[in-house]
Amino acid sequence: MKVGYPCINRSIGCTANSTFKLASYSEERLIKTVKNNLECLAKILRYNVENDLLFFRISSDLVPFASHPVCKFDWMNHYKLQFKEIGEYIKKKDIRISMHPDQFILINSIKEKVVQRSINELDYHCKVLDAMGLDITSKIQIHVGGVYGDKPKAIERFVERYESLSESIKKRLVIENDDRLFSLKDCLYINQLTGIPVVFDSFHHECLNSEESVRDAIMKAQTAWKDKDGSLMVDYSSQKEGERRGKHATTIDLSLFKNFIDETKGLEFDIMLEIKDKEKSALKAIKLLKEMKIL
DNA sequence: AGTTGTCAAGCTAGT
DNA sequence: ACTAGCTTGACAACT
Repeated sequence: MKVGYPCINRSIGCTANSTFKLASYSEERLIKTVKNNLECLAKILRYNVENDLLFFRISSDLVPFASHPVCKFDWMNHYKLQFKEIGEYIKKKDIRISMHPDQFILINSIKEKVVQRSINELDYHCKVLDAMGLDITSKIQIHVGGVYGDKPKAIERFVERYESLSESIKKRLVIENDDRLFSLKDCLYINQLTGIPVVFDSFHHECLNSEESVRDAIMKAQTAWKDKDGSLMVDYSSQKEGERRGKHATTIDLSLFKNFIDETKGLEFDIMLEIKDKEKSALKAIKLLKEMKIL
């Protein structure tokens, strides 16, 4: 089991997701920003390795506006060496990597323009992982998309569009159960039709499910991952007390986390803690897992 | 220096 | 018809 957190580290004083407004786009600005982001990403990964955090989500903002028409700059080539060095470190330390394009990325949209933009954005994510020379256990996770009042049709459109994607995207793309529209069961159905792996999001599953237990859900999600895809990826979070249903916790509740670990004992997966205070909670989780002799 | 409004992009549900 | 919320943060313009 590898443990990690997404995108941002608050302990080391720099970020690998710094961006700027489209209105202030310039090649110079882009070059400067990407340089900073790559340097900081290397620092974060070193911090993570020192702290036994071997799962990390790279921010989609690593190269701001990379898939936007305004960007004509060949960032991949310009920073070839830096990408390669980071990739070599990731491979040497056996770090698991994911990326998660945001909510605007829908391959099942009813608008052709949205689909095309989404594909361009997925292509950008692939290029980042390819430039690092990472294998296809490094995944790009998205949600299934919109329902548009007809779920079977929406799924049909997802499957159709998925089949028409380039091989390099298909090799890395995975779907994640969400908290309102497409449950784990829906995602596993899509897996049966396409073979696409399914990230299990435990918190979304709490919000929307077909009454599977966590253990049962994880075992089912595992069947969607083949050897070449690596271990099942799990996103873990819990409800923020006293807040709207679906709101992520500020810091990890270790007794809930312990329950989760007890319930899934013996099952192999990598776990990402989607909790507001990021590496702080991840460190607490690592400490607990060591005490429990799981790590 | 500190504060506040705003940011490329889509969709759903609640008002 | 409009907007908050989503992974939110943090950039940029204003006091």
